[in-house]
Amino acid sequence: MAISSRFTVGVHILALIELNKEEKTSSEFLAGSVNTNPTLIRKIMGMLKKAGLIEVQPGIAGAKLAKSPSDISLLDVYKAVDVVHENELFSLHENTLYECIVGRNIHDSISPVLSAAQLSMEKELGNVTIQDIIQDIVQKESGSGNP
Amino acid sequence: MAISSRFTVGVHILALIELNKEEKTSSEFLAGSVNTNPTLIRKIMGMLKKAGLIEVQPGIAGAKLAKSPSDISLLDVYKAVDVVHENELFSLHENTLYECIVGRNIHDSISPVLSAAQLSMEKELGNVTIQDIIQDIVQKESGSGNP
DNA sequence: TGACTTGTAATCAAATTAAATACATGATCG
DNA sequence: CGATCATGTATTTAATTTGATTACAAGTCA
Repeated sequence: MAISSRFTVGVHILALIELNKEEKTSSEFLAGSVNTNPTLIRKIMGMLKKAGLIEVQPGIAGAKLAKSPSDISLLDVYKAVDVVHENELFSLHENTLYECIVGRNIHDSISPVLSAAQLSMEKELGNVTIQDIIQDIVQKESGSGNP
Repeated sequence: MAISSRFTVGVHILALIELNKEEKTSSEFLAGSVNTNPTLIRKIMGMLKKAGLIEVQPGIAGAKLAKSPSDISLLDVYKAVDVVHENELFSLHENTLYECIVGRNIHDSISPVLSAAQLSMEKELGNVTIQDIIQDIVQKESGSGNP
């Protein structure tokens, strides 16, 4: 099991839109960079748009960020592309036996722990912004010896 | 997407073995409480045994915990049943375009963030033991008005 | 108008999960 | 010793999910 790549692709899209802001960034161009097809990119862009993270207009190439990259956290992206629902990172077996002390209580006993674990993971994502990712990319690039 | 219920079922199994320690706990009995089939229970028990969390012997009904329940964390169970591999909670799109600044750097730039998020979630699981779950079950039970 | 774009629906193949079945092997007891 | 019950494992099946693909409607603009 793994969390859908829609999330990391979403981050890729946002970072590239910003780094390529002098040019028009089409879904075709993004798809090439991500190495997938433009349909998937448009689907994800639709979700990012709905969440108010980017601005795109039908028929017009060139998406823009709707906010400063330092105001977009990875958690915002994660929520926007809807990869994990609230309290649903972990699966619980349903219809455990009511006649058993564990069966009738395990759900309520373990759920708070699972929630806390999920929230802790999400909190980490909230501490990092698209700007941080962009800066890291640019810094790696400058240190790489590339011209 | 969600993390396999093998994890929460594993916790259920351990808690029930301990709470039922005066009797012999068979995979059949456990399957009834979890509401699944004995085969799945045995598969998970095999993993718990391999990880040194329980003691089971072929042909003999009655599994026992191999350690004190206060020495078994939910993280131990999570690792034992192998639901999420190290650094693989999140998916990354493979073969991003090397000719693009984002394509050639995004993997290395985002991976540390994803690792940190996963580790943070796992750390939370490490803070809770089977004993904590058992206590909570017993406490809920006593507060429920059940005789 | 024609070329290019976004938006969206529908279909398809691959991978994963848990359920189910079958059977070999070990233990126990009459 | 042989019947019964247990664990250990392999295999198959059905359901679900993911991403790839195809198709096409509708917007933009030279």
